[in-house]
Amino acid sequence: MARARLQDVADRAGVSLATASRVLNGSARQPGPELVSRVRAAAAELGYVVNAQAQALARSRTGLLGLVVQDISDPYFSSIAAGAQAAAREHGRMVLLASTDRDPSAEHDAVAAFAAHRVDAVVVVGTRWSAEEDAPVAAELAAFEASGGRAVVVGQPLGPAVVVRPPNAEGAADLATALLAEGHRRFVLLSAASRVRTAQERAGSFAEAVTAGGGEVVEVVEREFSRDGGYAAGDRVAELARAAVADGLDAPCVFAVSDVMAIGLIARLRDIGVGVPRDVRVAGFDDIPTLHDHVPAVSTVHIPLEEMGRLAVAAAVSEDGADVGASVGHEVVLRESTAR
Amino acid sequence: MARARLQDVADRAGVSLATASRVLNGSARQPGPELVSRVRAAAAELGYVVNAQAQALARSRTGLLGLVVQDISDPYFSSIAAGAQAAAREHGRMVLLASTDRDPSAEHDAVAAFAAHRVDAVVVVGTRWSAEEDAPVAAELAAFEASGGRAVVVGQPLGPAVVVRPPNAEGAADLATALLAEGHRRFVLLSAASRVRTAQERAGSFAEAVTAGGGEVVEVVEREFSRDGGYAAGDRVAELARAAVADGLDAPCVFAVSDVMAIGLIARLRDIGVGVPRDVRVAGFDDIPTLHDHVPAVSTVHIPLEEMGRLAVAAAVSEDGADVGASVGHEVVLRESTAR
DNA sequence: TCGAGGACGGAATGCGCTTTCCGGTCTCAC
DNA sequence: GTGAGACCGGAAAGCGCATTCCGTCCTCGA
Repeated sequence: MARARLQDVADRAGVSLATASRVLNGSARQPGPELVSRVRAAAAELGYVVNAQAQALARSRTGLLGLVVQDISDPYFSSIAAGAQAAAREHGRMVLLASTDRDPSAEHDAVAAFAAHRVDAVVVVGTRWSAEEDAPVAAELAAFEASGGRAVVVGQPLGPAVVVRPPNAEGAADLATALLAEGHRRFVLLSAASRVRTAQERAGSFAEAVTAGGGEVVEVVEREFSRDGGYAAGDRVAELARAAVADGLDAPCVFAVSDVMAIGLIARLRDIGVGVPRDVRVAGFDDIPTLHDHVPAVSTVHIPLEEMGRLAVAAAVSEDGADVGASVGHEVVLRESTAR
Repeated sequence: MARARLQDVADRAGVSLATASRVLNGSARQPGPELVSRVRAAAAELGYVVNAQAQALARSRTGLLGLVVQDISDPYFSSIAAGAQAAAREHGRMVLLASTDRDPSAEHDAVAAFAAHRVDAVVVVGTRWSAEEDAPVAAELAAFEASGGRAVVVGQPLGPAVVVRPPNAEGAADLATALLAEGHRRFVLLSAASRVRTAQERAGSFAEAVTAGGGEVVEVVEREFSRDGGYAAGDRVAELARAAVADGLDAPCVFAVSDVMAIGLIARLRDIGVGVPRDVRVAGFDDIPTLHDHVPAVSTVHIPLEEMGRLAVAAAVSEDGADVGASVGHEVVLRESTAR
């Protein structure tokens, strides 16, 4: 039992294919009321469902939106995806999803697959990598735009894509300032490899503001940009805390460049009996939903993740493009984990 | 600058459209090596990208998989989605995503939209609702299957869909048994409205096992099936705890039918100074990733969420269908939150 | 009353690709 | 040497729909 085609509807209604099409699929030109109702009735009786593939081929627009994230199970990305999905629905677009497992080359594959499916636009979410690693996907996006698609990136610039920029530098600087104001002076940076641009932006800006404000970055620890990376940093951070005690210094304040790293770090510290904020102070970045119920409550920079997803989709579906307010706010949130 | 078409490739290679198609798009019949290389070269020079829409129309298979979840930003769903996405990638399928915001009627819309896009299969993830609320989407799925698609549901049966069933009853019963073995006797159920089938399955099975094991369910609290629902239950649970103290009874053990509810509950209890597990014991269900770093560590039933996503996709893409091992394991995990 | 212009339905073309035929060549067994 | 059969490339017929173009009829103004 195959799906009814538009031709079947037209036959049943005793009209031409063209008329049926005009009635059912939002044409500017509407046939007379009598025919309209006949066609609608026939469609209902046959349970007609338009074939979006055929429609896309004929119209050369698919109404599809490609969304590339680095890990859909990570709350950072799933929050952005939720916003993007909701916005897409409001704009009558469907979302094609790809999750790359943080592999830059998988990003390229995903964009290529989206291009094959002739998505109207593609949104790439997540940190950029080194120029070399970004090159293939940048080229792919350039080709995609050249053939009429629109590219949007949430993160750092990539090829010709419109950028929705998380306030990494501003947020990190404000966080540093706030922590300095609280009296912290000795900081540890928990960052990621230099190819992870988001980590670099946050760590760099934080360090700069710390120095400018009279504080000191006593060490930079680089680990994987993930919860487990934070966890892996725990032992080194504990050493630093012990050294501080031995030298009669204030407990160090760790700035983890993402909340998930901060959470991992705190987990390890707890495992080995290092108290937060007693022995070490910890701050993160993003204010992921998970954080709301974390103990201790973690100081961080709030970023409107869902809104960023919405903004990206708005830019992706807008006719002219660049006119979306592609900048978002942020807010430093000091909580228990950095209490002195 | 429009995309090159297959015809352009064929012209450039000096072969027919048919030959170019056979070379580039995985036909069983491969032309001679000379032509193959000519076609490949031409395609590379032109930057040819197949038009998946046209391919789908001609083949009447899209290679698309529709995934319906109730909230992509909820770790339960995003974990399942991650597994589904990974499996889809391995099977060479693309994922169309819809997030319904827990609205049954939005599920219907999503499935209808997927049907319009002629997805090869659709996977619906999440609790079923009342029969009345499920009816529209069930009918939609029936029509979808009748026209050659495959439907899979992760949760409870729905229309003709293949079911990947979370071990709700078994897990809840085992959890009850384990808690009884730990010496707990007085239980409170934190559940959701009866239309939420997952909550009912878990709560019902738990209560049964408790009674059978000589324990007692002293109260059933029904709230929204979410973190905020758990939070909202905090005050009532606190009252029950105080009453227990007043009566000289053991602190009650709350079984929250999902981890997110448990987390919300614990958050509220903390806010009002009720200790877990000191004054109230709390257990959840699912073992969402978030839980790993929660304080106190929460007792729960581990469910292989990613694997369920993978299984669902496996069922969706398999030729014959029902032969996937559509049942998954579970494991009771007792942690600090239920310590006596 | 007559002609111009507009509204309206339908035939036909094409979107880009797959796949079935079809005719021609080549190979091999007898 | 010859016929059967395998193999191979290409022509052409769709897949389901949007849309242009065309012919007809109706309306309205002069």
